[in-house]
Amino acid sequence: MKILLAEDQAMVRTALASLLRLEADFQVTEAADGTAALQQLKQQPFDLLLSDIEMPGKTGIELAQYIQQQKQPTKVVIITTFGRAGYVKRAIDAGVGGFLLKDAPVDQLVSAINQVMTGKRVIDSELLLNSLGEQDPLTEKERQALRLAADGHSTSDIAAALYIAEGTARNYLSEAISKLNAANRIDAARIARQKGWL
Amino acid sequence: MKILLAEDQAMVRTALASLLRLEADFQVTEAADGTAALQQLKQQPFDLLLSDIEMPGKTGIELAQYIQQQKQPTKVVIITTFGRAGYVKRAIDAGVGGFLLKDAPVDQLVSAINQVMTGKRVIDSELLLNSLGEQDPLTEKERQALRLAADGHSTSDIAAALYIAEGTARNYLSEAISKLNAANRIDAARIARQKGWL
DNA sequence: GTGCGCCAGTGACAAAGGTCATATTCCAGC
DNA sequence: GCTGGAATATGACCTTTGTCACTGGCGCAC
Repeated sequence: MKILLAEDQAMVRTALASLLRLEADFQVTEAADGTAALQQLKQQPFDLLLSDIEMPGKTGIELAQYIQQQKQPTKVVIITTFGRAGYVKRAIDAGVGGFLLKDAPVDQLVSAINQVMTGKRVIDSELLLNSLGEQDPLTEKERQALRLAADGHSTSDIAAALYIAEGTARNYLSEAISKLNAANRIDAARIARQKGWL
Repeated sequence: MKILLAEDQAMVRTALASLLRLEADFQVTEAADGTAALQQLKQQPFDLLLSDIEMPGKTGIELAQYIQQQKQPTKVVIITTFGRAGYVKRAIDAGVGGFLLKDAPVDQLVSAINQVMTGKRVIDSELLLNSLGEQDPLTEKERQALRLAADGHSTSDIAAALYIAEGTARNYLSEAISKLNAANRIDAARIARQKGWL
């Protein structure tokens, strides 16, 4: 079975890869970031993508969306530190087969991989419950603007980056602030990030 | 050789533990947080403590300080996600033998463990440079103001929290922005946090 | 003891951010 | 084909934020 392992922290990646290689029929390829993983996916077929969410380049969710769009038969298992509700919904929408927290032991990861390969869905129960609660109120533009604002970019930078007028950029941020009951853009970004909507 | 492995993320902990156990003479005990690790240290002697910094209960640095105070012969290797300069200095002061980023592969961890056991110091070179380079230019008030601003509090909130006039609060933030070459308070907070000054 | 540098503190003013009214486009439902 | 809702878009208006000039206190060097 060919597995692509995408995870940016080298120690975690190499440790997981070494362990998975101990399983007789697992053939593991490593990718250090989202971009490298995408290139691998384009070059050769894999049976399974095991990916972190937060990585430089592309996120695990974006990789799953690519696989879905290309109608590749590759199954996807996401592992992540944070059990943010927003991620779970987007992951399910992207056809992800498994969603685990790094809080789970490795045994559980191996058993999840095997379950997903037989076509089952394995979503951490705690996460699933969370995801049923509030859902992401932000539009895509609002999210983009908020993400840039959170990195300290000024309104004019954001407007330029999104090819819109400054007033529009301010408006998106204002809407985000209002939807999230925040005091200002920083507060809004903090709230959105905490919920996994950013 | 008896090793105590303290790391809160179960997947990372169990993966590292399994790999280290493959080495013939490594005997690994796991601790899921700082408090559990401290209890283990009190109950039995270890040759080496391998610890994350950021954990619930006690941090890896605090564990190293305990070992130093108790004059235990246990060596300490710290592994962490963020190479914040502030941590490195405190770790060296606490007599830590090794300081690695999770960005390093597992092989390097094993070789670092062996080196530290022979009495050598292994500090990630990038980290060492960082800690010797720039030093924190912020005054305590500036840091407090910046921390509150980063959480999305308004200037008037900050002024109230620090018992100063709004103008003063704005001035602290302005100085911080200027010292850090930032575009605004958010940018300044991001830079300061990244350098470990917040 | 006087001058210097640094930190703490303030208010006036200019620049950026936040809100609101409003317009256009697109799509789902009738 | 019309209606209503949601997303996108803009500019006018007021509030918050950032900058600057200035004052006072404290410690330290000469």
